[in-house]
Amino acid sequence: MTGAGSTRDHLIESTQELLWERGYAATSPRAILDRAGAGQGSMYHHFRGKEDLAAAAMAATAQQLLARAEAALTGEGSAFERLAGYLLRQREVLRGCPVGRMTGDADVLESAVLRRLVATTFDSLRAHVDAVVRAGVRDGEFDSAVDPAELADTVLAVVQGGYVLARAAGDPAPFDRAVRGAVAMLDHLRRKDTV
Amino acid sequence: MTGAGSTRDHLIESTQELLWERGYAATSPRAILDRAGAGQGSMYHHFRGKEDLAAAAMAATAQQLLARAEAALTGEGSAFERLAGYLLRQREVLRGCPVGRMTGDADVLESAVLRRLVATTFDSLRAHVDAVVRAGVRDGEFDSAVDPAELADTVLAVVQGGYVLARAAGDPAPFDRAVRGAVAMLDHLRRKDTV
DNA sequence: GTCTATACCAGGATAGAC
DNA sequence: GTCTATCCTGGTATAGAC
Repeated sequence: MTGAGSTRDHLIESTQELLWERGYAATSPRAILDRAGAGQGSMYHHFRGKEDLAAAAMAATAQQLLARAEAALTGEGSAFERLAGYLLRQREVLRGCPVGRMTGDADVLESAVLRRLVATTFDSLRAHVDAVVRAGVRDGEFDSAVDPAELADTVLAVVQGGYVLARAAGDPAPFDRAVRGAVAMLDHLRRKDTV
Repeated sequence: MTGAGSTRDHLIESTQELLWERGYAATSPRAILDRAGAGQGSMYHHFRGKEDLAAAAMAATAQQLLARAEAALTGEGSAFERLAGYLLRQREVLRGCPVGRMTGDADVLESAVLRRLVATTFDSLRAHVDAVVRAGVRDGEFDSAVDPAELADTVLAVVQGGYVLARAAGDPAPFDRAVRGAVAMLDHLRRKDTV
């Protein structure tokens, strides 16, 4: 948090990129160092090792991701509009979710620190979506039978699963279909007399 | 396809397990050999290498997965009931999807053979779900405004994303909430005059 | 058809010079 | 604070005996 552009910052940025591209286990310190243009010594001076550096990188990634999600979910419009906006938001679909991706990496799940970072990121995300759904039910916009906790996880799952389908196909189309289908279903939850 | 219990079969089974547990990149030939109780020579006699063996294992896994999905989706009941049955089916949630998991493994996506196996598996799965949705629309069970292609991918995405959320949390609960939320939304798509 | 021995390269961390 | 040299381990593949 001192000044941007330091070697330490370069290391974190390079790690963020590589974690997204290759995952944790498949990212070697050497690859990070090469990309950051630094030597071994710098990394082990600023961080205790690969895991420590990855934790710093993941924390930064999570913060950026949550900031963008919050912007989409707390903007203007009805609950439906905000959820639809979040689902339909432009994404780099084929790169996948930089956080969700980590759940496929056994080494991440075996690291207490990294695992916790992934878990808390999704907890925060879930809380944001949940709040929007609850507001929609409270205001009578959605059918009162809607279970906010369930719907919040459904919305998150559609996005995460959309990434999986798109990467499996090597094509963003399945992601786009999945989120559009979800938006269509959300539309059916609205009390038609209200809108 | 000769007789079960051969060294070759043991190798494939061990690889299937390890791919599910650890992924492709993180699974070493040595680990496979240890689990199968075989030596290096056996593997390189029956297969050209790690990639070739993994392809055989993934093909077997895909076949088993598709068989089970097909059973749930082509059983008795209305379209809604079959989709709900598929979504709510008991799963080993924290292990994740043995096929979807592979999309997080860069080495898999970089292998033409393995990538193709993942892609075609989801294509088949999508076709099954799509057929059920189309039947539901055709029979007037679902609102005619439903786009079958979109809804099919939404259903697949909820399952795949549910795995991601559950593994992130280290708890099957998010998966269960996600699928229940999806079922509740599917229920709202039904033309109430028909049921 | 299966085994062991070996080769070669890369991952991750440390030591010590500058 | 950063560099290079070095160390040890394990991944993947091959060779050749049985």
